Amino acid sequence: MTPFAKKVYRVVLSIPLGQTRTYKWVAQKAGRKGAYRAVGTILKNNPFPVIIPCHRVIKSSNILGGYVFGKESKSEILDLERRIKECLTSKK
DNA sequence: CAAACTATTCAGC
DNA sequence: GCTGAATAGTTTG
Repeated sequence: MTPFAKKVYRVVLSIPLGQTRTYKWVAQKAGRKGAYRAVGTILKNNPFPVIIPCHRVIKSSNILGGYVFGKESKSEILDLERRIKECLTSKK
């Protein structure tokens, strides 16, 4: 586990539901502005992919990157999280 | 420590 | 829009 990885995880975990963030964004938040590739490398080598919502991390603001379950699944997951967010925001 | 790899991004055509 | 090059960190030897 590297210090930079920790930062990356923290940032990724800080991403709200239904929201997507880019590798560049995460890298910048982690302290390494231009380390977008390092972020991807870490996420793919991350020890606990389950606790890391890597599906919220994408290439660009509209283009999904790679994912263990498949990039196509990301879109579905994001849509699902979107509903969860509505459920949480909904006073009910 | 150095080399190779990568789930990326930018520039050029 | 696609191809090629560059950057930055992780992992392996």
